[in-house]
Amino acid sequence: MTETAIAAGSKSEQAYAAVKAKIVDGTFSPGYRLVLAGLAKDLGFSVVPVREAIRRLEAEGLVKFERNVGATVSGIDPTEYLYTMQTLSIVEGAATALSAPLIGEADIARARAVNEEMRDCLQHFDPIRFTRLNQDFHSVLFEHCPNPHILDLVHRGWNRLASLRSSTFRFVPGRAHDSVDEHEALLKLIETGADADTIEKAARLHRSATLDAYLALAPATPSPGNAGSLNAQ
Amino acid sequence: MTETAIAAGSKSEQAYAAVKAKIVDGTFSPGYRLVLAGLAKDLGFSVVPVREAIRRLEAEGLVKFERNVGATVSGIDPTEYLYTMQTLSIVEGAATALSAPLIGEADIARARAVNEEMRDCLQHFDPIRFTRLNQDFHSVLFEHCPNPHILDLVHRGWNRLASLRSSTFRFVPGRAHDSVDEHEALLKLIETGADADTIEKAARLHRSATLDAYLALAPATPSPGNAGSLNAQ
DNA sequence: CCATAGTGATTCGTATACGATTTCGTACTC
DNA sequence: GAGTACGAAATCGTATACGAATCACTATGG
Repeated sequence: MTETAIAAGSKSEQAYAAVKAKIVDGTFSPGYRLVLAGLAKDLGFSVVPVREAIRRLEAEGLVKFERNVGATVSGIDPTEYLYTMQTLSIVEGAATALSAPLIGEADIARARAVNEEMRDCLQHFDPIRFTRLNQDFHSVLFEHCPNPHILDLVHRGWNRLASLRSSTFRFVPGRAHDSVDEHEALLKLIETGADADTIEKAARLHRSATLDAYLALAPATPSPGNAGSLNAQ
Repeated sequence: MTETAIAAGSKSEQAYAAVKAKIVDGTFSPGYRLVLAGLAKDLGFSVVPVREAIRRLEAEGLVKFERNVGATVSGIDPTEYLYTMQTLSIVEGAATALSAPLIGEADIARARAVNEEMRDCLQHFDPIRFTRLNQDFHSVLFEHCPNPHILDLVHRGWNRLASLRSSTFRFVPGRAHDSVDEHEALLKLIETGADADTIEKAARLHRSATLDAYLALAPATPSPGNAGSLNAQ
């Protein structure tokens, strides 16, 4: 949201925001070819700013760029998924722990309301709404994080995962229910002023559990050793 | 090193590598103005690839770019330092824990040799060599990390800190001795196959301790709350 | 029928040119 | 003497144009 406002600055930034939005919301799905000239024509810009936007998206892992060949929206294979989730687990854990002391009663109430709505979505089976609310819930958790670097890493991870929409990873059966319960447990920890270590571990496990659920479903151990979640039990 | 080899690809990558190298090694010190036309002339390229290189360096936090004004090598103020160290603490902790099971006896031996050399440097007071060796030591720790994202974050942090050369943060008196001892302790943990959690915490504290030493020296608490190390005791 | 060399189309990579914005110095006015 | 308005210089931002690399297709020879 904030980014769209900033984007009005230069054409390269507009192009960046426009293409990024279309990747994240699924308009450009994985494998879609991003041709510089074509994008430039569609957006009404020249190729130079568009090229800059693409390179920036490449740095964030949203597109794959090949010299003299072109750019495609990068899908996410099981290995990539694993690494992304693992990294998210770590940075989200840290972000939550750092935010926790700054989260007030009002925030908690808001988060709890969102979480209850999520529980509702499960009954009516509304996965799209569920996903939106999930994002809102975590926004409350992270938005007070004082370290902008870590916050940025969290956002990047989310964007990376967002390109999964309409991919096979989206839902692991039964996982959503556990997720909502974990949210509530996390809120309790924050509310009661648990120490940073405890909160961090809980937040990590919340993410790791999703990864583990996926791995249990499709145990394609891509990398040797303990490639899974760092806090595997 | 590896990057320089890759850099031969396109001119924008060459420019990126060249400018980055000069920032990291201190040729371009913080505050130095990077004028596109000037750089282009020096490197023998046109402005377009140079511009792309600068934007990329901006994304990594090495330069600050202002629309219609220009780019300057970004210094690092106490707040920035704090956030960078905090983030490094987290990602290095994770990287070390993930690497640990893959570190063999030969690696340990190598790391230990480097560490003993570092101890030597302390006696002869050779801070430059000490810094180099410190980097080598950590390379051994991280190079087996199976998660490329996390490894990348570690490298970015190191690059960011590298631009500190000739800045006031460089050495905190007495800290270096502790650092060497912590290295040895870390190696022992890895050698004896300690669990991931223990290794991670130790690796984190190794970095946090440097931050804490700095904060004790210049207690400019820039952000509210527990802005310091996450694992503060 | 398959392997291979050649040719055209597609797309990226970068140089150059020009317009837009900011900055800084200077002269003018109060 | 201080403050302001104006203009020139510096710098970025982007459009356009052309060169270089790659790819897909076809024709040719075995």
